Amino acid sequence: MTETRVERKERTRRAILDAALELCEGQPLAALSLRQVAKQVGVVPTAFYRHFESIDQLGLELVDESFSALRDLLKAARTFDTPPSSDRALFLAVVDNSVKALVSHVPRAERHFRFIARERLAGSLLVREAVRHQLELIERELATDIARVPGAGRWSADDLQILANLLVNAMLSHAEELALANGRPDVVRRIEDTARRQLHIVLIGALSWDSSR
Amino acid sequence: MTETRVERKERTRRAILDAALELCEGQPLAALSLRQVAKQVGVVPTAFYRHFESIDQLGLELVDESFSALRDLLKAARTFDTPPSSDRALFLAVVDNSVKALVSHVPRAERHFRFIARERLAGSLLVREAVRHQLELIERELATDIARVPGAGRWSADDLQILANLLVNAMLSHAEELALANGRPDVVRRIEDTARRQLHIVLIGALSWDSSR
DNA sequence: TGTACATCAGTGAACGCGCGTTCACTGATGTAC
DNA sequence: TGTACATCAGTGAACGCGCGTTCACTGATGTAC
Repeated sequence: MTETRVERKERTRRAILDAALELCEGQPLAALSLRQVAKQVGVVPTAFYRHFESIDQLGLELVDESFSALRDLLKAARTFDTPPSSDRALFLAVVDNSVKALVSHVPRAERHFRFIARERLAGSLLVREAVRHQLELIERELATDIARVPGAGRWSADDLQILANLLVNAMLSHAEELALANGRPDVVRRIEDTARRQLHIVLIGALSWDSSR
Repeated sequence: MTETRVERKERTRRAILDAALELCEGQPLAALSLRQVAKQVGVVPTAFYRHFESIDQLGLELVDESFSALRDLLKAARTFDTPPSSDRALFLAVVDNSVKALVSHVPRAERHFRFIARERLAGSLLVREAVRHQLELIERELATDIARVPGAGRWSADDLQILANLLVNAMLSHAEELALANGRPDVVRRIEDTARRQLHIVLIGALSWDSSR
């Protein structure tokens, strides 16, 4: 016996998740049928029910996976190889690190990032709310993270939240563009450049901002 | 005779567009069926073909309508009741005017704004590309408009484009939030405040930015 | 190690349903004279 | 103004198809002894 029953089941489950993610490129998850997914996996339609209650439940699983990828990206963005020695260096390192994390992580989980961007607005009620909830958590995490940037002392909690919202929206938009770029080096470079300049502009603006104005 | 044949036809056509727009709240256009739309309008399914070739063609019509609403918003944002007397006053007027235009125009065409946000990522290939094309045009228009803001001389064409992209993305995100708010005054006020602060931060950042850095 | 039984991932037939699209039609509105 | 004909928005029956879901099943894997 080369594979236990449990292993085999997990493999099929994985195949269903992958098939769903692939098939819903270019269309919302809710638009695809259980039969299409089963066909892609190579099992009979009814076998689907051994693993998921419905396409919607499968969707919630994909939301979790996708946000795990997004958190990996954000984690990479705030991990520095060499700790910056000055405030100015930290500022530049934040921009550079974030953009590098974006460009290196999106290709690893391209379909997951597109999934988030798409289902956030077009998913079924259940999936849409799961995505919105996770995005809120991400924004809150990012806000507490930004609070440590030098010069952040003047910002109110509200302003941090608002800044985080601006950054997350911009980042998602770039991730979507990157996923569409399909790895073409010239397009990737252009997006990278856009992301860097936008982040730079926003951070400069934020640093000149004073909550108590 | 109170209504000509042409008028009656136009009325049905309008009813089909409205029905589609209403039914695809909370789901992508491609997910709704011609029969659902016909039922909502109160005609037999086959009557649909007297007005549109397919749901996709109807979608392209809705894209045009939606962007007409978006252009109205942007036009309002750059129309000033009293011309600002100084650069500083112009700066503040731009922020204030833009946010006011956002809050006053989105409720007039709520469903159209949500339509754009949704179909941009989740529409059929045809509809998605139409939306992306229109958004590019909007960004280009905005870029030439920003070029007139005092202090914009230092920005390259590239940077203007990038700034416009950042602003359009943020604005669409707020429009979507506003449409979700369903007119609740406290939520509207919070979004208005977020939009104002984000726009302020971005413009301050942009003004401190120098393309030739 | 061998046997008897339990588990359960995947099968395959069957169901009723809503779908897009075809087609020939109806009857009110419009036009030519 | 009246008549005869044309137009065409909307009708209604019919079609084949893919859908989600039910059910009883099979047979390889796993377990108890």
